Amino acid sequence: MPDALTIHEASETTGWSPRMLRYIESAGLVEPHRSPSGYRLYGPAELQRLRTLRELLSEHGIGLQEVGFALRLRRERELAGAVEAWFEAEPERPEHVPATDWLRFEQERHSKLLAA
Amino acid sequence: MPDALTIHEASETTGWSPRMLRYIESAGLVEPHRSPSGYRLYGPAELQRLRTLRELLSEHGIGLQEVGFALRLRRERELAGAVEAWFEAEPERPEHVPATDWLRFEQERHSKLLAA
DNA sequence: CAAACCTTGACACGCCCGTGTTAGGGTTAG
DNA sequence: CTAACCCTAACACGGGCGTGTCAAGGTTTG
Repeated sequence: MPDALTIHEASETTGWSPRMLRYIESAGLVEPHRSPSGYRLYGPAELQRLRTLRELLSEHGIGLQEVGFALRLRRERELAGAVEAWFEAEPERPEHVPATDWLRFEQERHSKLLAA
Repeated sequence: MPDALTIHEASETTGWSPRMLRYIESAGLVEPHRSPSGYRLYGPAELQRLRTLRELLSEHGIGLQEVGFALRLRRERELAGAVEAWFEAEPERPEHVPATDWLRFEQERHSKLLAA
């Protein structure tokens, strides 16, 4: 037992289903290394990351997609720059209470996630 | 004609449908001011922003949702910090070619958008 | 060698996003 | 005053996300 768990074992200690572990990997968020025969092997660091990921999502009401986008933002500098530039060119409206619809949506989503 | 367009006029010069202009507003991305009776009024800055938004989306294969999330990232410092912290705790794997599935997905999406 | 794992690939399904459209009702301009 | 706008709210719908499940086949272990 060389300090690494198979996908099924990792599933049990992290709460993510094996299916989701593969999905999370395909999103580039947590990528285990592989045994010579191709089995996924999750080390302590990956396991910790998977647990933290769960908190990150539920505490802020975001999804894997959002975290995936954040990943793109830090990998693709051009993308980050373009987004930054777009926000920078903000018109007047210096201080204001942000879009009610949007926030209500996000809050509801958050509440639902917490309730589940 | 005091240097501000109604939603229908703005629609014509930006290419966004009136429906989408309202949707974009609800996402907090471009918020026109209002006439005393509640009509949306788009000034030059907002019009420019709407056109740039279109480019931002198509050039990087992202959606309004992603830009909305970027907005949250810069408005909610706690969220930005949490995401940052999660990425910071990255395990080994110093240099590597990122998740093929994910990238292929993003690229296909991008291509589709360009083709459309 | 058989049971219990693992792999990738695909189908299925509920929910949300992006969008159009319609309904019911105010506002503005000729 | 009527036509042509505008508003919000809601239904509709195709496509993608998050997730389960199954199929067909390789690996590990007792």
